Amino acid sequence: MQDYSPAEVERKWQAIWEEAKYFAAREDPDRSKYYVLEMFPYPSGRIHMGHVRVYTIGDVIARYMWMSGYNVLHPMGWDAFGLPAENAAIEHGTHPAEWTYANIDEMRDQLKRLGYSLDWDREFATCDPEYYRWEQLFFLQLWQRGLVYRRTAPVNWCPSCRTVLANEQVEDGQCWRCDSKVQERSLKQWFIRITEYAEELLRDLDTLQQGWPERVIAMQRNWIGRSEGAEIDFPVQGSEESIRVFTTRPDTLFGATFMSLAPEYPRLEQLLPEGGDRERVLREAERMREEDPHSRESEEGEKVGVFTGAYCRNPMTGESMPIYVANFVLMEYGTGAVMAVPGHDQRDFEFARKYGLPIRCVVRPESGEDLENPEMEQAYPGPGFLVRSGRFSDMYFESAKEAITAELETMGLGRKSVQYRLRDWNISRQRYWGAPIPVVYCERCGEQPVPEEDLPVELPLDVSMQAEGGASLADSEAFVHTSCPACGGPAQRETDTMDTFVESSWYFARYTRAREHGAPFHRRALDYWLPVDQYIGGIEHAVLHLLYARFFTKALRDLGYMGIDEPFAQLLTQGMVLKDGAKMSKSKGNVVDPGDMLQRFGADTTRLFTLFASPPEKDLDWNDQGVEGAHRFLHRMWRLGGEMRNELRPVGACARMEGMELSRAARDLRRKEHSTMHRITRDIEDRFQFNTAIASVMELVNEISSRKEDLGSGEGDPAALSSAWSTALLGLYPMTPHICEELWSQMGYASHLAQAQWPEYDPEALKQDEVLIVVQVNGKLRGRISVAPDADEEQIKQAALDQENVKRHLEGKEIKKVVVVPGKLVNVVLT
RNA sequence: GCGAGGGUGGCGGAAUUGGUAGACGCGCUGGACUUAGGAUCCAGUGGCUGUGGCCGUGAGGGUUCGAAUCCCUCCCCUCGCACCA
Repeated sequence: MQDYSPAEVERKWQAIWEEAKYFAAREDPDRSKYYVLEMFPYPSGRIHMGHVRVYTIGDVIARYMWMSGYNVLHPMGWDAFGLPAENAAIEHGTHPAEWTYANIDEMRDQLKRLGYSLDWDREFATCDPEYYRWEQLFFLQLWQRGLVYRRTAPVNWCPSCRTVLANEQVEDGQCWRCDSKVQERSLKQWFIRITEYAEELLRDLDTLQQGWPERVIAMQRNWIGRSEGAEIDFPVQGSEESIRVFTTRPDTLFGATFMSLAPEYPRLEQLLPEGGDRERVLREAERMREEDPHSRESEEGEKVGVFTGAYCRNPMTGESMPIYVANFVLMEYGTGAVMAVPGHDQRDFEFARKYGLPIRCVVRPESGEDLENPEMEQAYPGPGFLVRSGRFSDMYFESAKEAITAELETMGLGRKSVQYRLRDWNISRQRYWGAPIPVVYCERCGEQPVPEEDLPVELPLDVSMQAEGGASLADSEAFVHTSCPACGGPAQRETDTMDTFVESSWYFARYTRAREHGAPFHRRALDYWLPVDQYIGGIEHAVLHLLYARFFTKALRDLGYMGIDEPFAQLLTQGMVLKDGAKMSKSKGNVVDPGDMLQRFGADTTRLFTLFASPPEKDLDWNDQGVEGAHRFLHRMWRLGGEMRNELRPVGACARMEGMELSRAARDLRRKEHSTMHRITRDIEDRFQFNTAIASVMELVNEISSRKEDLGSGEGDPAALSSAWSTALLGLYPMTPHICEELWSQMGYASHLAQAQWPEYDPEALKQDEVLIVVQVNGKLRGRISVAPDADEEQIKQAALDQENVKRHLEGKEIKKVVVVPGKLVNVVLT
């Protein structure tokens, strides 16, 4: 018998599958489609274990769905623009394009060696002008619709990446990619108006509740941050001006005793009264603006303010309210001004304490007494009934919100309002290796869109990476200097490129007809395949890629390209791959290289271990001995297949065996076979629990291995053995396809597992000659009995009471009652 | 603080609607084969034990004939958000 040689087996079957084009998707309106997609990789060099895990999970689903009769689309491509290419190019003296395409070749080769059932005919890289030209088109069309604009804004600047970052890309004040501390700068930037879709992005999360993990939905909901409340205008005393605030608590208006403005408040200077300390106030505001934005925006930050000398009037009480500038008020949220209610807001409370401002409680807790006393330790933000609020007193706070807002509306000083935490998406990046923004600047005509027929605006490749700070589009004379599409005069091109998250916001749609020329999509193909039925990727994109892609889908729908509202019907977020309890990293020296695994154990073992060690959504701690265990199991399968070779016939998995005489051992084996098929189907289909699916195949293999010697007395016994082995191979095939194909073909099957049908188990086969019943006395296990499956409760009860050990426990005791659960257990309850 | 998810052997993890807790695997122990075993096979493996049993799913209470599972009160861990008015 030949030894198991993964390299040989895997090479052989990969060639066969590729030759037969088994995994090439073809649109077919008569068949149900299934689109399974894993987040495409950034071509950073080599595949890492995180890739292996996510693509293996996707591959099991894809192969399973193929076998279940679906028309499957399972494509792959490259998220190919990005900063690491520039850094590597600088370091190695090459060009980002060269580096990127070399990496793609390397990684494609590795993915192929892992045996994934991918449709390589649809592969593309986002750095190809044939791809990003459509993104430039979308940019122009969104601009036409007012969904793209350019403005000077404070931006998040990463000094190490030398570019700006979107809000989603700043984590804890640090760059999401390199962890550098983000600085604030003021730059003129292009924005996409994602806030226009805030409400829909929030509302449609409800439609994803079935298919998306709750925490991803929660994170997005949190990120969008919808607040309902009111806008209220506070007239400034001695002036025609008024200050507009946003508040979620209009019910506390009678308790508003002062006003807080953001240090960036644009009309601050006009508000300052003549004379007084104008200079000092402006200087203080300036200092607050220069505070570190991260610490300024954190709860622990010291609350600092300065009195402006100006007052406004509370529209309800008519009282004067001093106007302060306060460092904790953010210009980007609401109106940049906050009515301060120290009785019911902790920040205002602390501020009031610090500067000796009046604190007035206007909401009485439902159960407690009125809080009006100077001894209070903190603000009361909870529910209750209004007090000291004029004709609104005694009203429940929720109704008071409505009533006070309505009153303000009639006064012309307020209205209902909804605010979002979500900000517009800054897509300008001061980097070279990205998709150029299709805009030219003309001295006479200003910002001009590149005409659609002139797309793509190709990224010039003739730049040197060796310049100080790397390459920039500004370095390419030929690129920068152009003519104005409006007046024909001299003009300059935009030299920023687009955020690479733009490319990944629509790639899933391009796969539906990746070779389409002359248009971004082929509408019929797009309508057939979309949405993605199963999307798989890391949780780290919960509010990055996954939010942008949802937004883009809606925007492209409104541009007339798509007929769907949501791109990903089901989402699986796989856990991380750890080593010794920690994330793998070069600095820790705990990196496991998939290349080594492939070399030492082969693709099937690598796949088997990653699937078996942990369910998909949990973290997986890599364990070398576990890998060896997986390898050992495949060796065992190989040996077993060889040993049984002469007895096995291609009878099919879960073969029907009507009228065949089977020995008892064969009937037992057959029962195990069908219950295994039942379990695997359920584990894969309902819950993607590949670890338990594998465990049940292992049980079946164990059973075959230990039973095979007992078979032979029934005429159908050889067929039963063949069927059971076929079922084991077929059941394991989605996880370890190569070895299963090989052993399957060794059984004499002419067709391949890649084209096999997933069988249905036969409920008849599960029927047992006798069933095991557990007997408890007072809930404690005391014995086991075997009864006929059709035994009635009385018979079961009798058998239980006759059981030796049970009898012993009943001696001299009085039976109160006997609970009989047919097929399961008997519980004898004593008095 | 708010939101989500967890806590089960030495380890990774199982346990459909409440019904034999610990499937499967790793590790470990003993044995067989062997020049050898880090290969393979066989047996065992939650703890304690007087071998009858007793105790065991973060802690404590409850419901039930019966609870890892349901309810209540806590504790701990991981992740996300967090001065958003």
